[in-house]
Amino acid sequence: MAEIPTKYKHHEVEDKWRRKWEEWATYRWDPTLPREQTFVVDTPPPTVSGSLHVGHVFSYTHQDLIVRYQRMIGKNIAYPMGWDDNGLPTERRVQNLLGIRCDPKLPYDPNWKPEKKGKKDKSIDEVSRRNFIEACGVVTAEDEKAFEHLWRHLGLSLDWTDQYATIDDHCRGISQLSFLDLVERGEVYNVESPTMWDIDFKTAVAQAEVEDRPRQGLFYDIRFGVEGGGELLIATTRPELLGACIAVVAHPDDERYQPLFGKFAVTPLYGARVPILAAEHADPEKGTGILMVCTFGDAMDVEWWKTSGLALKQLIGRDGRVLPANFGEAPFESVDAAAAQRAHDEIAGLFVSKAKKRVAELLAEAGSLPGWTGVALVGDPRPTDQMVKYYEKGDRALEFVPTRQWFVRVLEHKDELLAQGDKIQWHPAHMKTRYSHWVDGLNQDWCISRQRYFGVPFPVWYVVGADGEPDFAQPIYADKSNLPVDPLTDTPPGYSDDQRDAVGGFTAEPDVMDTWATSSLTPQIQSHWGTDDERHKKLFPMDIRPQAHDIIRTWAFYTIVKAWMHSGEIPWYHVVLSGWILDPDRKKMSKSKGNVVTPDDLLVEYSSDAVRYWAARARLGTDTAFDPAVFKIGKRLSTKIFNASRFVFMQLEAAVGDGDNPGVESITEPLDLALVERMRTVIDQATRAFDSFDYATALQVIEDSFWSFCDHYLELVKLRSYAEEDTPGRRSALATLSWTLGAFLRLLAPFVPFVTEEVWSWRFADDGRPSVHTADWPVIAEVEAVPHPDHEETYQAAVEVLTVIRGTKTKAQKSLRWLVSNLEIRGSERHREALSPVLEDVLRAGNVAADGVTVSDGMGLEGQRFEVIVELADEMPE
RNA sequence: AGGCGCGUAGCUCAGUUGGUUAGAGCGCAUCCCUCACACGGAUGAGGCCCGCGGUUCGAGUCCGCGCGCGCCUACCA
Repeated sequence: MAEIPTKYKHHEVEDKWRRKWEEWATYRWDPTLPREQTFVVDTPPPTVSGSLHVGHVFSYTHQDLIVRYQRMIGKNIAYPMGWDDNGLPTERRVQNLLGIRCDPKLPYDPNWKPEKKGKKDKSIDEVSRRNFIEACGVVTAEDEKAFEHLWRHLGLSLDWTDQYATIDDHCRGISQLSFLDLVERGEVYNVESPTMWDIDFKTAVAQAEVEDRPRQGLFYDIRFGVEGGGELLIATTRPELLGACIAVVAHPDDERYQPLFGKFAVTPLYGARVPILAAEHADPEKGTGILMVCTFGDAMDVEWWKTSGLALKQLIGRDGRVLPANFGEAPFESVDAAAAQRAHDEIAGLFVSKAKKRVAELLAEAGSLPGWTGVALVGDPRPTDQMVKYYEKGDRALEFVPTRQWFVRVLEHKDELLAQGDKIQWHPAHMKTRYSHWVDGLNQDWCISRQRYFGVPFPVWYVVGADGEPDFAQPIYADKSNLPVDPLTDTPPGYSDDQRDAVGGFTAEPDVMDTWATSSLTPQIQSHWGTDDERHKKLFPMDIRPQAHDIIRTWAFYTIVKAWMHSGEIPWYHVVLSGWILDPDRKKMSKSKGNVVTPDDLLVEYSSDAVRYWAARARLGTDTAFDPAVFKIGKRLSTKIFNASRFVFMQLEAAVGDGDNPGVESITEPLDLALVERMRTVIDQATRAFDSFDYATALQVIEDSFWSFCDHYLELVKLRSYAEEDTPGRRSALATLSWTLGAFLRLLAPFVPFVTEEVWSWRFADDGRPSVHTADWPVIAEVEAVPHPDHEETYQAAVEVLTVIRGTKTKAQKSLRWLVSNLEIRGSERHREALSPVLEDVLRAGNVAADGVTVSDGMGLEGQRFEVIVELADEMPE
């Protein structure tokens, strides 16, 4: 047996066990075992963006608690680590960190090496796509190390031999395989269509990545002419799109405008003839009840335009600037082309915000309406609160820009996708509603193409037509057996590389996939879908998907989509959702708010066990305020475990030395039987809680009973176990201490893996199974041989009397060891019977004079079992 | 504007299918260095369970209506 230190030093202990676990391969998945014995976790691959905060620690601990329990009930755990290192966050981070931008037209420079610039160096270097991707690789490798260090520090029981990165060959291959499979199934298509577009990132974005932000906008009231006489007043927040106006619409039932339907309006400044039409989406209550439709001011415009058959007048470019246009030529016809051109030239090349102001100025000038002498702008612009769509990572509002994009068909599968959601168990259950709402509310297919550089390329080329342009109707797909490919450097099947970009040859699809197109495949990535059937069958569908609730509409949704499309299955049986960490003002902790607490200092100050304890107290789906007080409680628990264990081990060592711990068959004393009985309940409750992923309830039950064990049982049993001769009473005490502590260590192991492992190693570990984390989760059958106590309330009766004795001493300001000269206990027959078998233990613990005790018939006080009268000795003998 | 969740001690949170006098920890107060532990321990004071109605013998718990908070959808005329 090892030397037991007198103080618990968490740094040393944690370091030791981190190394041991690695050496022992404690957390390794065994690929030879069948699916039924396996518990598979779809570990969230964190976005490798260099920022770590306590939110990460929080949710990853939740997974680990569940995993550690499953491991102890005998499951073979598949708990890999993935890294989400492709996509925009990485690109952006690399750009900022290294001061580079990607220009795909540049040739690769083999001598270029990524280097961090000084903080004051704001210069930007243009590099080729391949150089850029290499730079991303270097930066993410560093970030991944930081994450790995944190995870290991925290004691996550990940299998570090099983890792993937979403940009690695394996993941690119699976992503491309998925794409090709969807092509074969007809679930993917590419089309040129107005798409939500971020003007800074210069890429299309999907519905799920869009958020509405409140903005203070201005309503401009603008006069439009009506052909044949009269005029209209249009209220708009986007006067800069006046040149893109294709129609004016009002509600079909709106009597004010019914006479105008079928006529034409004439726009100010631009002099465009546009039809006045009825449209259901026009709200008579809003603005003037009549509005202009532009290409494109908002999603409604897009939808309406698609069914209108009217020409497209695109005036916003991919960079967010107003495009030039030739007025007088289709589709920019004008009753006064020269005036229109003059007006438009004023704003062409400006960003939207500037163009808006300039157009407003022009509208305020006399003669802004062709053929009119009046001014088009009526009154001052009126402030209005509007909600504007932004890319969630973007800083400027999205525009609708017609571009060619790849889409996955989801709109036509809503019913099936809802049904898939019903087959999955959500924890907490009400989170399923969020999924259902999201699916219900879908209004666009999933746009999976991004006009970026760092991502998984589409395995696609196009035939180059006689006009030298790609023929998008003739895509050439990569061979499935030959993935991954990069169409920019690889040659499509049946072609040679000298045909690249040549007439009659091929050209590469330059886009990369949405990062979710890859991370939606984390189960398949892990199971090696399509490349290793045997492994796939052992890992898919998975048991749990742990994640935060804010990405139900993205990660959970897309993963369900892919699993359903590829194999008609659900990707996992359970989704377990962690809440958020809130700062003390109850705001979500996030990098952008600057209220982030970094976890490293907490781990050092309070210990990994203490931080895990804090996370474990939060129930699934519940947001939790960041509260350092909870770390302290966790630390106190660890210390208590250490000290209580020291006590037990000192007793055991004194009695049996290095010999075997006494077995449960020696447990005979009534107090000990009562404790074992309580442990049966604890085991039962904790097990049931863990079986439904409710680690927080399990912790509460275990922790409460552990403190009771320390505060009451240990005090009651102490003197019996101190006895120097080998009596049945002492043997029973030692056997109970040994078994109960062993059970507690196992029950607590998922929560506080370091201190429990340390203590376990002193006396419980055996050579075959050295770790508490691979020991068996406690079961009631272990104490089958231990009889039930005669009275249900024995333990509580003992605690009650002892509490009164302690209270009396405390109120008298005496030490707890002070002698009780007289003790009178009055209670009912039932209660006296419950107490009597353990009275001796109580008297010893309370230091009651043997000849001063009377127990008599009576009634308890105020809901108590007993009336206890305590008389303290005048002086403490000796 | 709809939907979901929440509102319990100064703070952080438990409160199973409605059932005696509503719990824990932190914090606070007072005391105790007793051979596991002062990185302790004992004891104690703190509650109109958001409000108003209703169902019931009985409501923190169920129903309705409010109020407040968070989130998810929707909303650029």
